[in-house]
Amino acid sequence: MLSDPFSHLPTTACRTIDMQKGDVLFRQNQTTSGLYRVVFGSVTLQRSGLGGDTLTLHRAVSGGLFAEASVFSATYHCDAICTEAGSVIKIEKADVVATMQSNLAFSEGFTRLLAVQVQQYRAHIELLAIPSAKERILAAVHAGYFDATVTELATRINLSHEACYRALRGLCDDGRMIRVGRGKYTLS
Amino acid sequence: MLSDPFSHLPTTACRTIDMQKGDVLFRQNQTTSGLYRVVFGSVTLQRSGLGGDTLTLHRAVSGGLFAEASVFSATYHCDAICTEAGSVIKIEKADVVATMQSNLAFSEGFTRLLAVQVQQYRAHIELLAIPSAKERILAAVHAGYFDATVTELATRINLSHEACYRALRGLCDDGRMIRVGRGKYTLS
DNA sequence: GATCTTTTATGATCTGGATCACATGCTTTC
DNA sequence: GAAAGCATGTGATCCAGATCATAAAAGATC
Repeated sequence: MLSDPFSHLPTTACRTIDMQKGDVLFRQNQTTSGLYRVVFGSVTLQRSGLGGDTLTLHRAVSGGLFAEASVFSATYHCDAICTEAGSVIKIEKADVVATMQSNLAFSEGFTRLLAVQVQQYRAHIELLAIPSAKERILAAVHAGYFDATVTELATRINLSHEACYRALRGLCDDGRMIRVGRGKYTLS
Repeated sequence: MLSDPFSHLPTTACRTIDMQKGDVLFRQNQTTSGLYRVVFGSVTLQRSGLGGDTLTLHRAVSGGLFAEASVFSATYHCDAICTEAGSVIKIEKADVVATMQSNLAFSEGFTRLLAVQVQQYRAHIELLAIPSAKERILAAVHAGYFDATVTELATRINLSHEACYRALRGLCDDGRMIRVGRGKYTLS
């Protein structure tokens, strides 16, 4: 049921790539060559607006996939940048396309992956519609978004980092969260 | 390439349903039974928060699909409500699953559909990150979101309808948009 | 270990959008 | 055609979060 669909790919389809913090795996508008799985470390998918402001679309950690939709797109739609050193497995687009056409189990597994993504994005859009900063943060923490820095969380949920720190403190004052250390908070 | 993957389904998989404005096609948390295509009229997918506020996740018009991801989910994640009378074709989940396992062309077409959705949602999240109401509306108009009422647009892009009207007027004052009638605006 | 960068954190100020209030016109319905 | 309901506006007020400024601590770099 939840077995890894990528086990159906030929071994030549995958290539391990080591990465250092700040490394760019691909950039917006580049021709797509494949999708990726994080082995360890972390990668953020981001787009830079016309100003210098960056928007985090997704953050992939160990075991996570990213750029799945690139298989059906000519160019990447965002930048992929390493935020914690580690390694990723690159899966060649051509192999994915070929295997999809020859292997039903792979095809179904890959489709399921995309369906899950669709639901995650819908949930994210719903989260972004929460007007209050405190409630939005609480929802984000419940959804497991707060797995890195406060600053990173802030960019993901459309808040300034100042507002994010303040709201976190407010939640602690309310007794709804607990500060367990510098930059570390948990649900109470 | 862009041919309709659903042409591969058995004829018994589809059923036409007429709908009146306000009709509920399904509700959040109901067991999923299939996905839908709009023949004519329109349907909005929305979630109601704990308060009375509703959030529009998607709006499907003629030719549009909705609830695709339901094929991989046990329950619907939002309400589907008719906003303009018309008809929809309901496609049975069981038939989709069966056809996916027996027909590669269908499977690939369906997967591509989901991939497109993923990219659309990503673009939407990016749009929601635009801080200024005027710029956000402009981006939404460019993306073709403004196909119904101003009120509907407002809920889709996380603005109050008042702010939306005011920003539209501001854009007209700037000469970046033109008011062509009551509730009708176009890019200049 | 000195320097640089990033994250954490808080305070002060300002503003854009939410909210409240209200009027009008267009549809729909009975 | 009267009444109800909804979309379209606009004006007044208020406040939450953006922005600017500053500082300390941690981590990276040399």
